[in-house]
Amino acid sequence: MSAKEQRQVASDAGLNKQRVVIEAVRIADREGVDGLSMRRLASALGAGAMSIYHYVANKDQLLDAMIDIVFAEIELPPADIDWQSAMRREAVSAQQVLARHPWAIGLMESRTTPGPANLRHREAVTACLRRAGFSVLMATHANWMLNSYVYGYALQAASLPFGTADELADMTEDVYLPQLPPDEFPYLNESAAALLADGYDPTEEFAFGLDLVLAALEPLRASE
Amino acid sequence: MSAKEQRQVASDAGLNKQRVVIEAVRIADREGVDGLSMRRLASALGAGAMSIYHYVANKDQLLDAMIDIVFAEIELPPADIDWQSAMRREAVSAQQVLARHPWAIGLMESRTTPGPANLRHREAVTACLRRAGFSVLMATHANWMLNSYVYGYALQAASLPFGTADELADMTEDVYLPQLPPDEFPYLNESAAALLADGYDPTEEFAFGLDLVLAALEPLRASE
DNA sequence: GTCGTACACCGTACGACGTACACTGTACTA
DNA sequence: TAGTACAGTGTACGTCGTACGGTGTACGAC
Repeated sequence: MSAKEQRQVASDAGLNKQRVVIEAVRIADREGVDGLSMRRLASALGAGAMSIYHYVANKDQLLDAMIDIVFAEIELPPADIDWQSAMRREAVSAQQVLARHPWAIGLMESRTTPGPANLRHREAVTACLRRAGFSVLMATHANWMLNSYVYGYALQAASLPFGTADELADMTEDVYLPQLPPDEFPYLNESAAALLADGYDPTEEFAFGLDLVLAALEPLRASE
Repeated sequence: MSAKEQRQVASDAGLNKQRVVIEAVRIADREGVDGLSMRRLASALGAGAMSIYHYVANKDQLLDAMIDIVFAEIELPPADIDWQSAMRREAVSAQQVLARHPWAIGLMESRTTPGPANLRHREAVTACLRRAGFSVLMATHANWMLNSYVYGYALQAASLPFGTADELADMTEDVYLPQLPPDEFPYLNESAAALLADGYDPTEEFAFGLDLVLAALEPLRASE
């Protein structure tokens, strides 16, 4: 066992970049990204605040690494099924991951350098589309569109303060409708009332739009 | 002139909520949302730091107000043209506004209570869709989809560190490609090379996907 | 003219933040 | 045994949001 390996084993008990970043993600999940401070993170790891700086250069780099962990959680499109099923799997997985880590969505805007998991992911998606018969240009279009839909959906979903259809119904009745004078907002009132009456479930919303996007992309493909 | 009106006039010279929020938006546009501090904002207004708190309860409420100003900048869908043209106008305007205020995109995730401009906007969009023959449910689907596409596109565009096709070409050649070993990322290399050779212009990307979304929504409409 | 009140505005201070810097202790090599 | 490398830390600085308790000025009432 080399000295380096021994050191590796020794550090299993102590800190390392993985453990630091994973704990940071855990804190952000529980308390939001505003609740994540270097001191807070360090104390959760049972370390002094400055110890963190042995594994990340600064907080910005920590956030970059956190984002890349999130990307790593997203399922890659399976290679052995038709492209629509593959991309549906990938998109659903992405949506679930972003729902688990809502802080990640808002963070993406400010981090411009993609991490390794992000790149691996892009490669796999591009491969899937190209093999399905999309030209380079059309694959680019499809990539933009699918990503736009998934991120945009996640962004909207994150800003909704409820998770289930029941909570939505309660919020609509108790919070939204009282804010909406019927003469000023006739259509929003109509919608709220109608959706409430029908027991509208926002959970199915993602799949609906996703299928529409996939179907819209199908004709862009040069079928083999 | 009543006392209240006089006070109103007097305050034209001093501070008021509008001026505070508008200056905050200006600072965020120039220096990013991280560059916006209460002290910085106050000094830009020629005031003491604590003066701001006479117009907004705290920084969170300031951010809410800033987001609502951004919404107010987005063009409403014109009522006198066909629904696709109207929604295209609205979406293009939204995309331009979000490109002007990229900090706003990341902020939306954390603010859950829509401001008045946001509500007015939703009302106008819903009205446009309902009048075009979409049912309440289908209008809801369309709303989710269009918003997802626009926000998601803006989010992706914001995280790209370039604005023009030339800058993209430079970045690709100098920054991206060197990071991508061809054996590990064959498809990304292929794409980069092909798009570079064809002078790919990302500016047209938004319209392409938007038209696809609008076309995909058309069949959901009960034509009159 | 005087006074009470309301309001716009601000100085100070507190605790928390990110992090520069200089320092420990320990494990290893020579 | 001395030297070196590195994991981890304590202290301190400047900045942040903002609670609290002011100050000055304009006003209507008398």
